[in-house]
Amino acid sequence: MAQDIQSIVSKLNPPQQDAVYHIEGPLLVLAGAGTGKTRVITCRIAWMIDRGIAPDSILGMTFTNKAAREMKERLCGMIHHQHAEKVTLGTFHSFCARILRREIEVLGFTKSYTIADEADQNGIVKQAIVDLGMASLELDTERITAQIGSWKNKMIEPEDAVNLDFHPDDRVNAKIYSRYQQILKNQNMLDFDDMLIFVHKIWKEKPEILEKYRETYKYLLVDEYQDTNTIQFMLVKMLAGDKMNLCVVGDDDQSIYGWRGAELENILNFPQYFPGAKVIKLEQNYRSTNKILNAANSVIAGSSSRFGKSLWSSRGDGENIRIAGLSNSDEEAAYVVSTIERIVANNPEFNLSDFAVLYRSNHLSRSFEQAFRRRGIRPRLIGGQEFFKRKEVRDAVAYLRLIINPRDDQSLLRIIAVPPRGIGDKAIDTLKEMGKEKKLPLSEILGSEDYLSSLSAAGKKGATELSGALNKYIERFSEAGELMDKVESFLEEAGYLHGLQRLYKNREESEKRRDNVYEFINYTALYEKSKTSPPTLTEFIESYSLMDENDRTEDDDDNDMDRPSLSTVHASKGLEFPVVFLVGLEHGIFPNERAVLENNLDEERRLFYVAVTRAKDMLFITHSQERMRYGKGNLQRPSEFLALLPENLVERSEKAPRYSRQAAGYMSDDEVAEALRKMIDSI
DNA sequence: ACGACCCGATTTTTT
DNA sequence: ATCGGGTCGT
Repeated sequence: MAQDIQSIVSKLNPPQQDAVYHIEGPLLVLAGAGTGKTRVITCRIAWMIDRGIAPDSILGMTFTNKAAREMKERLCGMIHHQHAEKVTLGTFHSFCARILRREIEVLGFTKSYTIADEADQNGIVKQAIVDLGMASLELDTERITAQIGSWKNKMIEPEDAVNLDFHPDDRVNAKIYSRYQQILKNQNMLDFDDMLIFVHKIWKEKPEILEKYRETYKYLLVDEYQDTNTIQFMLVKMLAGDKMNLCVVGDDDQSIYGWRGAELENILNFPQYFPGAKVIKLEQNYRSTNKILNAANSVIAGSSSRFGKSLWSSRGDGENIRIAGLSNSDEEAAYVVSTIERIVANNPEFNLSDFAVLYRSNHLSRSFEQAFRRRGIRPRLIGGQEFFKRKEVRDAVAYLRLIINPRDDQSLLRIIAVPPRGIGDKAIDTLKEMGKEKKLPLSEILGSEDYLSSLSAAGKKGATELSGALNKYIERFSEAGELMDKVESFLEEAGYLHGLQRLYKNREESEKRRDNVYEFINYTALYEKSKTSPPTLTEFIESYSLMDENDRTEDDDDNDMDRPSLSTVHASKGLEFPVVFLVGLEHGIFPNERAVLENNLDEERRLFYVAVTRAKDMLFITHSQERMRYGKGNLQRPSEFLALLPENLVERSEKAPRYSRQAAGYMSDDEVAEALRKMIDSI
């Protein structure tokens, strides 16, 4: 074993080896796109363990479950399973969930708390507005939810927000924020941000608890460090303590989550925040041809505030980048699909899975999905909305959440009229009234004599049934295991499965919904099978809440089939494809209109950089002259970003207009912003 | 109470 | 084009 690791490490390039061998003290690895980041991380962990460091003292934090899973798999390939299993690898949120499961009671919550998703958050904001007697129609709940989120990201508590009040609107929002937080607590709920904030709070208020975790996790590793927000930074800093055995890996040039609170400063100032930090740059790229890398380098070169890296590879020049302008989105899609078919036909070494279509925003996927299907190809959608899949499954989840946390009013309100059971708006109002009066959770009111007697005959029946099913299954679920059977019969007895057929009009639709719910029910069995000991419903729901859409839809039957990928650029980070089609390169789309208006072009440009660096061998870029926007045709202009590509690396099809080099010039961000604003104004 | 219909906003990106 | 939210008729 020992020789194995040694020989694996010896195959790494010198900076990679430096990163592996640096164990004690702060380390920043600036890993450019395609420079073998994951390899370095896993080798480093393997090396540490090989040197005698206890595997269970190593904690690795990632942003997605998928990244954690991949890392664990790779690690298993390098070291003994028993060792690999002991390393803690997970997302920030799952790590915090693990801590809260043990410690949350000091904050006045119970361990059966549930996690509020965006829908819940909006509902709670609405509730808060009503509670405060404000005019709910005047206020944009989603905006307020976002504002609350950004306050939380910056660790601004409600009291702080109230005192900030530099903006008149903020004062109102701060009050709502404060009430919002109360409602969550009453309902024994946390939102995603709270999970991190509360761990921070616990550590701050109870140093002995922090000490315990410091004792356990002596070596920290954070992946995608450029995406960390303020809370995450604080958590890392606290846990690292004075020893600062902390290795962070990331790429400032690939920071694309600023809108979600990520602080680029975290990575840029790492050497200041962690004195004595060693900084290692990985610049040798093992993915792309040099033409693609040169294009990428010049895309990012003009970006302000960055460490500055320059990618190179020993893979040779490769092909030019192709830019094609099409007249409308259908033609664009047809062009992409036929080009893919042509390449596959002429080059037997290419499979459909070698191709990816990347776009700025999800709604662009439509025309490509259709074009592929027309040719009998089923594309793989990465992180799509799949809204059809969601609603009914989320309803089912709401039913289950109510079981584990009967105080979760949000879930009760979600399902109380799904399906209709004789309880309408009026009866729901009474329910809320009584809840407020008696200060009891709505699920308790639901079965109370007082409430029942206020209802119609139908309502009484519906409420009794629902309440009865809840109580019965709260009991049954208190024992772990056999999730699938219990879930199915609960959903049946609660009237949900039966109601589904009535709920959706045509047969086709209702059957699809039903199938989706059953897929979910089956999933509970899969989950149970994957566990060594029988899981509780609470465990299942927690893990389900912390998954993203990909995790939930992934291991479908034909996962390994030969299919091209469709993905947003965001969701494509970390992936690579021999041939990439970057579509919809039009201004207002990429760069996105809102980013232009809000002057976030730096981040938008980094996003473009991420897109370009996904390609290994060939990169096609398309734009369309016309595109449907909000159901209406719209004239589109090619994106300014096209001018960032060096002319000598580009080949254009007939229709693609050449971009004036002078407009490209050096492109300071202010100039780009100005130019884009003018263009938008002139439309 | 509930379903059918109309209207208006909506399109970033997601743990 | 498609969703939720609101209104209206049964």
